[in-house]
Amino acid sequence: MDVRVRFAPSPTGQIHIGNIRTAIFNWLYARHNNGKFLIRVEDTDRERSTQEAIDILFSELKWIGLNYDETPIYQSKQIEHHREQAEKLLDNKHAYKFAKGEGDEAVLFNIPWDDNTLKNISTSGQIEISIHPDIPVKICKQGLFYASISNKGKPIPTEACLAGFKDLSIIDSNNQCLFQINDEIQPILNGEKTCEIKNGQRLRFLRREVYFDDLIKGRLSKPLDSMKDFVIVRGNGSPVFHLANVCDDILQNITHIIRGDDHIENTYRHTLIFQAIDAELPSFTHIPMITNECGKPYSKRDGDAFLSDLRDMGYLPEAILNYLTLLGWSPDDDTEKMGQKELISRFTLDRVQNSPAKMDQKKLLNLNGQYMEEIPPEEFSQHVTEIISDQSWGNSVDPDYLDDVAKLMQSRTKTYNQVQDWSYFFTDNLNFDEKITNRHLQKPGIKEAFSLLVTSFSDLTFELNHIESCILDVTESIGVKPGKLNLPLRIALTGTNVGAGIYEIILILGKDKVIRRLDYAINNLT
RNA sequence: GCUCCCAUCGUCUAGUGGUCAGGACAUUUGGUUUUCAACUAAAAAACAGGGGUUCAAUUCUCCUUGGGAGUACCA
Repeated sequence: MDVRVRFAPSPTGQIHIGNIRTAIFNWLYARHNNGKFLIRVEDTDRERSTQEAIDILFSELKWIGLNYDETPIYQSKQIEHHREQAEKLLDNKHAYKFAKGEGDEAVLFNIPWDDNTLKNISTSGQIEISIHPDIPVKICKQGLFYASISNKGKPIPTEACLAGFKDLSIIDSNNQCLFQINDEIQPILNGEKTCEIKNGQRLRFLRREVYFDDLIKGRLSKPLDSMKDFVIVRGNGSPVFHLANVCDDILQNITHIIRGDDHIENTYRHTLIFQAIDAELPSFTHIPMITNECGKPYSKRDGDAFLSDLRDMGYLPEAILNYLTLLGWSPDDDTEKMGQKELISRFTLDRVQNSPAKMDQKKLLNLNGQYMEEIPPEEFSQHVTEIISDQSWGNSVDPDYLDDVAKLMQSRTKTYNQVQDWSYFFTDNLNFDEKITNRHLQKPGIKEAFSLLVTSFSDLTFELNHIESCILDVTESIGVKPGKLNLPLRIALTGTNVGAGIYEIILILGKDKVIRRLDYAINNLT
């Protein structure tokens, strides 16, 4: 069977790092297996879903390079279909109607008493749990209501589905059986009878579990007595996530569901719904979540939680794709830098980690630098042009001049955002740091040296070796060690104490700018 | 409270019933360089704790601790 996976975000704003990583794993799995990667927009939350968010979703997918197959479907357009499925579930007793308080009747999924109707339910043996004798046990179609006992001996109201208590006996303090569910089960299941048993001390029953096989975590199971019948259609008629999600996965013929492990609890429920609808169960894979730099789950309050934040910081989509894939997955050797093609050919789910991963921007930055290095110079220069055109100093620059600057700077640029610090190539308005200038320029001899340089430069043919020897001559003539003039010179010409080689910078800046800036420094800074 | 998931250097990870527990980022120290970056050589750095199985446990198992999730007429 062909692999069909899906990415099913709810469009309520920006795309989360964790979400996009889930999308990436789905996409890689599909591409690796020559399958289909589908999009489903889960826009049933009308209050929070916006068209703007939907637009963002598609543009972000495109930006990071996740192409999808087939026409995306919108969950909001499937509501009728969901309701039909709910009707069917009602018809074959897998669901029932129930009103909480005085509201409208909602539809609840009926976790089945009879385990022959559903697969994926196993028996794990007879167990006993203690209950608080002061609180009567109430048993009805909706489930079992009782009180467990806290550490301090106080009652804790607890409720669970009926199906969790196969062969239930309620035992009192004299070890007498007060109640046996098998005697009463039919009328209870039909909703015709409610039992209330006082003075119970222990519940003895056959524990049953719902299970599924996770591709990376193995078999996962959960006791039915820790679950409740749950709402699948609200009192107002709108389908709930659990139903909608399952129906749409069936509709889209999804074969593999790959999602965050925060969905494990949902999957137990979904497993039941799939089978109640009589659909084939897809295979499930739960991938670990990504946490922020503090090790906490990403929330919207964290800075840099969104894909767009990373883009705004100047990271390249290739680097993000590469880095995010490495968060929770590794190939079978030490390779780290992998492009789209290589990731696709090497990606398999069995090499996915099963513990959560912390986001480390420093590593992303390093990887981004590796990708920046490989950008063809023309492309780099082109992109730089776009970036600096937003700057007051960068909107009308000579293309050839910019090419030279870009060529000089590319190897030391780790993100495109660093380009914003290049203003000194284009404007004489330098951002001097008073501390630095005072320290390096207000020293004896600097003024004289700069004056000498202005004189020598004005007659010089601007070539790299001439510039270098000229500066060395001046340095020597004022009795300073070779190279000691470079830093003051750099500061006077660029305003900063770091950057590319100063001789190259001087060459690119050209005679006019250099002399102008030296004059300024002589008069104002030394 | 109950249920579920998780646990190797600071971080991402590799790995195995017997390994000097490997790599990358970050860190520190040298080299190179006119500064920075790059490059280069090196250093420091981990199997959460406690039982059990075993000749042997980081690896299998149990418990504890810690982290996370669910326990909604949110998705």
